[in-house]
Amino acid sequence: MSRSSRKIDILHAASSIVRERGIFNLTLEAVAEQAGISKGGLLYHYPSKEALVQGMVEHLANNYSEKIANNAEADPKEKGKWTRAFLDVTFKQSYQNKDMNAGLLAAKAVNSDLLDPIRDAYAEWQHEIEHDGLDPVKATILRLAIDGMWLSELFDIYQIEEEKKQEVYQTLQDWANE
Amino acid sequence: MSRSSRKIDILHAASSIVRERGIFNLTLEAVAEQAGISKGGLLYHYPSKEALVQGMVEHLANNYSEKIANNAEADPKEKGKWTRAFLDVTFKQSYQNKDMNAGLLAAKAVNSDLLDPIRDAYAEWQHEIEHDGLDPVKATILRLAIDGMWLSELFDIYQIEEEKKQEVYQTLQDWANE
DNA sequence: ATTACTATACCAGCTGGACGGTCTCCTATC
DNA sequence: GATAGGAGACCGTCCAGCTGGTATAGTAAT
Repeated sequence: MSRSSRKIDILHAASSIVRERGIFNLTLEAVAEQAGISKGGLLYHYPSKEALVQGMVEHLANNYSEKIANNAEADPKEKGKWTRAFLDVTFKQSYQNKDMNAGLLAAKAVNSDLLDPIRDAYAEWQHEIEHDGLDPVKATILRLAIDGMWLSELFDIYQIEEEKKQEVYQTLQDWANE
Repeated sequence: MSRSSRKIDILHAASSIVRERGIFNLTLEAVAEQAGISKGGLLYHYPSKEALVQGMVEHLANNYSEKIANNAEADPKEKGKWTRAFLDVTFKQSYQNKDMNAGLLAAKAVNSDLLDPIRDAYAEWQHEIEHDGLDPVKATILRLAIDGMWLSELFDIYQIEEEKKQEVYQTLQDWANE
């Protein structure tokens, strides 16, 4: 198996462990088993636990950034295109987001500095959203609402019913179209 | 020292460790030292690590619920009073929120079931907000935006400047007043 | 006598990481 | 075209160190 695809397999294994069994069960042995390789093999690809978590964060930040940039670029309407991209990618790619969440929790637990790739991405999105042709405060509230959706899902604190979620999505879309 | 105040001291000690040193450094010994008691003394009050984290979550859920209920009750205007209470308490009690965040992270790491007190509180707030006299979808978006603020602070992903934060707060207040 | 601790010692269990092998491929030389 | 060599991708074992929790003996105040 190629180096890069095996590395991504490992990241998925790590994410699923965090999601299903929690951070304290994110051990190198458990990740290796989940990925179907030995502990030594895992350490060949990621020489430490911190390197593994760093890989998780970088992978998801790149993935997410790329999708948003693509969406914004493909949008025929200039005004509000970044806000719409942020909205659409977050609402539609729910599976990817769950991976993202796992990376966030892992990085926060292991070493907060590992969140830097996410911080950089966020800073960029916020800048784009504020210079998107919409009212900056309203656009920021929109972004915060989208993040709030994540928080609910990340902590399973409050699951919004699918119907209400769609209504919220529709209303936010209307705002992003002015 | 009285039983209850010593127990709260311990919870604060545990919270500060999670905030400052991360979940993996939340050891019984570290909490005891931070609280200025022996490990045996800590285990006298909280017989296990799980009990300690449970105490953190329950404390913050009660604290937060109480404040929101008081605010809503004291509001002279009926329409939107729960939404305003949720908004004001979250924006103003920033120090308490940081304790809250630590409890969330700890519970998520140790055992997701420990988040139940928060889930119950959230379910109640959502119900009140939706029956507050405001448009339910808009009120829900408002709640999500407030939660999004937490997420930023919890993960230090993106710190909104104080000025923008106040503008957001002002706009959300306007919405909650219709 | 009970409550609320302190201080110290102890232990079984798990974990990260080190380390030394192994098994393909691919390439270069003879 | 055969053989050797080396790199890349992995395996499996070992171990020092830390952790949660238990246990015990004592103290000081109520």
